[in-house]
Amino acid sequence: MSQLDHSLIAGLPQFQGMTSEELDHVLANARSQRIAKDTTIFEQEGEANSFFLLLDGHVRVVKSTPDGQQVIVRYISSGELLGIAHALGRTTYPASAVAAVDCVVLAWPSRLWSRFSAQYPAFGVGTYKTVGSRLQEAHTRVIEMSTEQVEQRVAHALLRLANQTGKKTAEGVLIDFPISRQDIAEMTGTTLHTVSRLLSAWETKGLVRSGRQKVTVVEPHKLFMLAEGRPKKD
Amino acid sequence: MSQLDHSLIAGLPQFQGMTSEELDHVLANARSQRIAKDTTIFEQEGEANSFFLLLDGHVRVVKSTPDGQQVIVRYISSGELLGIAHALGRTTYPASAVAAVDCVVLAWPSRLWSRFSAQYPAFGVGTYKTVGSRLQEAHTRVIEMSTEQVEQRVAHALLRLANQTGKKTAEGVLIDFPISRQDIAEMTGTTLHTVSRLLSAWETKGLVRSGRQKVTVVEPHKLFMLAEGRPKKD
DNA sequence: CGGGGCGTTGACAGATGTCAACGTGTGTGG
DNA sequence: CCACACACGTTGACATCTGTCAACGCCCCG
Repeated sequence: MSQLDHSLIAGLPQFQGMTSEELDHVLANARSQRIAKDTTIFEQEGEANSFFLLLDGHVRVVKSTPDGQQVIVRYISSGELLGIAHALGRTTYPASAVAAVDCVVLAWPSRLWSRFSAQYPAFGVGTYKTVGSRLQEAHTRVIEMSTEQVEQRVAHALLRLANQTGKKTAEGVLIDFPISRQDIAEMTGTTLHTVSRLLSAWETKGLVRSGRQKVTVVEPHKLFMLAEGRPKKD
Repeated sequence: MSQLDHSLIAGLPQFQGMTSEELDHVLANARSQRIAKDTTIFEQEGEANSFFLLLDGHVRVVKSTPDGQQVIVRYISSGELLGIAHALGRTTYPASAVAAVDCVVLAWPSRLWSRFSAQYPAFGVGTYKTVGSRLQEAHTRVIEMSTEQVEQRVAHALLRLANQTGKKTAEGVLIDFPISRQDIAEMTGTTLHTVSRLLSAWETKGLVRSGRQKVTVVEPHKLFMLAEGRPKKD
């Protein structure tokens, strides 16, 4: 395994304040791994042998119900940790992770989790902060699912994706990984049919432009209005 | 302020492994407080000046949307921490907490949070474990909201309440604090009308007995069947 | 060039919210 | 101690959102 460079992780909150030697030590225990698009990184219920840092790409975290329905829990962007089952006190992964595009990850054996947390304060603090903010996200989502109609939920979901991973283009903000109607449906608790109808309607109104596995938000502000209030007509 | 007894907190995971002096120190900084039924313990968006341990009673944690709709995030039972905004890296409470019955709580100033975590390993570990398991609960709820019909969600919610706070009676398992149709609706993202209809139907089938602010699960197993599978008729 | 994955659209049905009216029992104040 | 008001619960009628079923078109990629 070739030596990995500090710059890969030096800027991330979890590794803040580490000396050069400490970064070396952390990286010496990591293995870097290329993940082809649509490959599973880890599987729900599988033994949580490793935890990961996404260096490049986008990863879809998916939970499946016993009867086979899938729900997309979140998308992970580069620089984020994933597979942190041990931070939740689990020994198996609570969900599956699939590369949405070709990805590069660093992987550490899970037993290093507690060592890192104990040894490097920033690591412990940073990751628990991550868990905390994911808890808040999850609650936000529960609130949305409880109080909003499908149209508002889909609008919110698109706006979040655009903010987190959006890429400015001439037409607007492009969600920069392939995403299907089915994917959006699994994020918002609806069906691909309803998502398709909504996107078509929005396209007519000029709010978005979308095509095969591709969505661009053209009018974020107007979409936000839709996501929030409930203007009957327009 | 009278001296508080070790036995109040000695058994809880967060205070495991502390010496008698340490427990004294922790309790010396706490103030114990009676909370009358329906009183607000802390308010959403309010400054998180304190964190709490529920010694006795039941507390409803509620989030309100800007337009006034409410969602019950969870019920807290005795022995659990609440108001742990600082564990999430927040300085304001993300939700409101209301006493569902007369309660007793211990309250500590929030600035002691980081001191306790640093000083008492079990406290830090225990509370992060709490956050972790709440994250998993929240995800479970997202999955349910995404994939289940209202009837299944309400059944699941009742079963959870019965498990967490149920009291065995001659008729079955009684949820041992006052809970209205409206409350159940706010837990499951539906309306009091639908909940009322469901409970009436279940009562006819002998699965539950319910009355004013009171629900008893008579046939947990059959209710579970309903919550899981989707038997068309019966 | 062809097949399969993705997307679109219409018709329809069913679950659940909305609106409205009416019980009922619990607690309070006279 | 009784009466009454109000919170909580029930139920029907109806509207509507959104899922289901079905058919079809269009690209991409092999």
